[in-house]
Amino acid sequence: MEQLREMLKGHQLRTTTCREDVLSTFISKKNALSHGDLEGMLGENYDRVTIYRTLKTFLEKGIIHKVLDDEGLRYALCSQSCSEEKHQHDHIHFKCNECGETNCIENLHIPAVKLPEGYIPENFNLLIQGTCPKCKS
Amino acid sequence: MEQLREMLKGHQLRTTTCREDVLSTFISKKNALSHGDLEGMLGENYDRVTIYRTLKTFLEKGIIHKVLDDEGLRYALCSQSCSEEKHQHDHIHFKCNECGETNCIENLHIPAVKLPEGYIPENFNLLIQGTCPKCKS
DNA sequence: TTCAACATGCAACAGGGTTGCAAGATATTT
DNA sequence: AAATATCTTGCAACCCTGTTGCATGTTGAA
Repeated sequence: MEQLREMLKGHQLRTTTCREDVLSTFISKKNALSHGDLEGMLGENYDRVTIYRTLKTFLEKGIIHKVLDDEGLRYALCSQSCSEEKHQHDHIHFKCNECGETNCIENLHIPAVKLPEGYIPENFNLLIQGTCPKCKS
Repeated sequence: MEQLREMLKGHQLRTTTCREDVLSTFISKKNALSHGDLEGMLGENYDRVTIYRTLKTFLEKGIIHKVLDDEGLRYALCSQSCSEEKHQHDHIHFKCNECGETNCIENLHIPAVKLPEGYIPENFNLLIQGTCPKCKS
């Protein structure tokens, strides 16, 4: 509770119940969430648009980041030190084809890639699809 | 022309003008295309739905594959040997933040990644964003 | 407590993507 | 070359995602 307020304040955001709920949902569920997921969980309390705007705000402030998979867009908490100015997300996302969950794999960075002449990379995004530990029989 | 018919036949597809046009667009443009791109180029000749269905068919037959970036979904030609049963796409996509184009980088594979215990990977998808050779000033 | 700045809800809209169905085109057989 | 079964297309309708404008409600700071 108080923790949430601190997190929001730390990013110069006013504390509202919607922001607290969205943030605490991200913290309790650990996998990446789509807008639809959040709407399903919180939609009776808040307008769709408010949830969209909350996600947008969190994105801009560096609280969450985008996670892409073949089904669409999701969001996940930024591990620690992202800010409005600087995002560092060279980590790996794993999507399980059985349960459908997408997770960030922490502590594992994308290996270096030698691009052909002339390409200037800025951002890396590696998605691995397969079967997660929970679902392997 | 005749080439296109052969490609379609090779995948057990009837030759129709829409399929020929979509296929030849993918061949001439070399970057990944969204449905919207194709609709912009061919939309006066074919219904939106037909283009969607053409893309879906090509996907299923292994003629094209999905390319993800932060803006959404695009499609690109499969380099060679994909079939309905087996896709192999462990290659790299590069999206230029200047011109917005996304391209497959051929001849460059994703380096091996050691996943934690229990994860069984099947598919890799690496998106690199940055500036492409054409746009670097 | 007051007030400016910010957040929310509502309505309305644009775009992406899908489905059902009737009409049209394709490849094949005769 | 005509007939037929099968596949494709176009149309209409629909759902989901995401956005914008505006009036109303809340927040935090003075």
